[in-house]
Amino acid sequence: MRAVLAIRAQPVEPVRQPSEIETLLGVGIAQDSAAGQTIVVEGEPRSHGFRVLRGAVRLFKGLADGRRQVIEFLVAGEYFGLVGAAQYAYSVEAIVASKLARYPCAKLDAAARDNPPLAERLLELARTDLERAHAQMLLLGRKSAEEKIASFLLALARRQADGAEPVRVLKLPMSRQDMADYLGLTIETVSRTLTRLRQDGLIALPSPQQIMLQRWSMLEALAEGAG
Amino acid sequence: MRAVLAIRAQPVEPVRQPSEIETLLGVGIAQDSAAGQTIVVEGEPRSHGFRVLRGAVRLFKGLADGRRQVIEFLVAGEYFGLVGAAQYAYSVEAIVASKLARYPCAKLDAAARDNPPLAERLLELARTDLERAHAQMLLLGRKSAEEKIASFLLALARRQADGAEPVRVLKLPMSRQDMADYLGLTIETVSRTLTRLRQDGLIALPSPQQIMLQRWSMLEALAEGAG
DNA sequence: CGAATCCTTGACAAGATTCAACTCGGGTGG
DNA sequence: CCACCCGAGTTGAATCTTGTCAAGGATTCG
Repeated sequence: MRAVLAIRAQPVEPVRQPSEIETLLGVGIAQDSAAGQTIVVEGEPRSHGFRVLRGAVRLFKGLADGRRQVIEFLVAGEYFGLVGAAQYAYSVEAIVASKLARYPCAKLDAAARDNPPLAERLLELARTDLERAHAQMLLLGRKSAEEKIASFLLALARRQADGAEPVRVLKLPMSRQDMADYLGLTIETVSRTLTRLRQDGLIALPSPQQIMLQRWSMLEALAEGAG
Repeated sequence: MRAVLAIRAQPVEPVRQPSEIETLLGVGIAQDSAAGQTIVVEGEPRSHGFRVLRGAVRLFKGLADGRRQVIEFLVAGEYFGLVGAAQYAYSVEAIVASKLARYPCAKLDAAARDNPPLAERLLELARTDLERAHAQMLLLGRKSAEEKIASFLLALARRQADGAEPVRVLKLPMSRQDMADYLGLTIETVSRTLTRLRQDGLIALPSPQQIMLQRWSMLEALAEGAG
C-alpha cells in the first residue's frame, strides 16, 4: 500500500460569510496556495492557525514508508491549527488552488486568554472536531468498504448542505487517492465500490468528480450497518 | 464480526493525586461502578462530566448490528464527558470495579464561563484527546495487525509510565475483546498476533493480562511502519 | 469438582490489496 | 490542428491478510 500525492486543477468555490471567530480574531494574513501545495508539515513548530477562505485542503498524518491517513478535509469557512501542541500534529496540503487566512499563534493564544467568548468558541470547535474524529474511528475500525463509502458520501452531502436540505449531486474536490487515504482503503477498492453502488442504483456517476445520491435511505441504512 | 460485553474482576489501582481541574471543580459526586457496568449511554442527554478516580473504563461507539469501536481507555486520574454536545457521543462502561467523580453539566458550563483558567484547562484536555484520536485514526486506517498491536503496547507503556521511565511489564486491565474493538481487529487476530510477537521474541506473556516488552526498539520500528 | 468465561489455535472463507492492463480526457508541442 | 503523452480512473486476476467458524485448553469461582 503506497499513498501518493494528488494534484488537481478545479473551479473554486465562493468565499463564505465572516464567522464569529473571524470577527474576534481579525482578518489575519492572507495566503494563496496552489493545488497540491504544502501548507504545514507534521512535526514542525506550530507558528500559525489557519482559516480556509476559498478552495479545499486535506489534513493528514504519514507513516515512515509513505502510507498516509487523511484526518479531515476542510473547505471554505473551516479552521485548522487554532489549538494544538508546540508542533503540528499533521500535515496540510491544498487540494485545489486555495486562499487561506493565517493567524500567528502568539496572537491566538493571547486573544484566547483575554477574550472568553473566543476561548469558548475555540472549545466548541475542538469539540466538533473531536466528535468527527470519533465517528471516523468507528468508520475506520469497524465498517466495510461499502459502508465506508456510503458514510462518506452522506457526510459530505450533509456538510455541503450546511443546515439546509442535503444536496443530491455532490461535487468532489478530492481525488480517489484522497478518498482512499481518508477511508483506510486503496484507490482500487474505492473505485470498485463506487461502481458497485452505481450498479445497484444507489448512486450515479455523471463524471468521476460528480456523484448523484439516488437512494438516500438505502445509503443511510448501509452507512449505519443495517445493510 | 460481533462484539460482546466483557466483564472482568481485577485488582484496582491507587487513587491519584488531585489535579488542577479537580481543585477548580471541587470534588464532585462520588460514584462506584462494578466491572462491566454501564456509566453513560451513547445518544442520551449529557447530564454529567466524569473523572475516573480508581479503576478503568472504556469509551465506545456502536453500530446497529452490535459492532463496536472502543474510542479510548481511561484510567485513574483521567476525564470524560467534560465537554460535549447535548447528547453523549459514546457509551462508557467500567472495565473493572471503579470509582468515579461526577460533575453536573450545568455546574461545569457555569464554572467554565466564570473561570478562565478552567476553560483553558478544558481546551488543553480537548486538544490532547484530539491528538490521540488522530493518532488512532492513522493506526486504524493504515496499520497492519502487527503494527497495531505494537503501537498499542508502546502507547500503554508510555502512558503507565506517566513521565517516568516507560514500564517493561504491562498490566492490561482490558480483555482481548476490548483490545480488538480498540484496534479494529477481531479477538482471534489479537491473540494470534500476540503469539507471533512472542515467538519472535519481541514480547513475553507471563499471563494473558501481563505483557513484558522485551525488544523496545524493534517494537517501535514495527509501530512506525519501518518493519 | 463442574460450569462459565476467556483465551488460544486450527481450518477455511472472504473481503481487500496488489499487480497489471486498459480507457478516458486534457494539455502540449510538433 | 492533431498526434502524443501523462495522470487519473476503472477493471481484471491472483494473492494475502484478516475474519469466520469451530474446537480445545486454561483459569476462575461457586
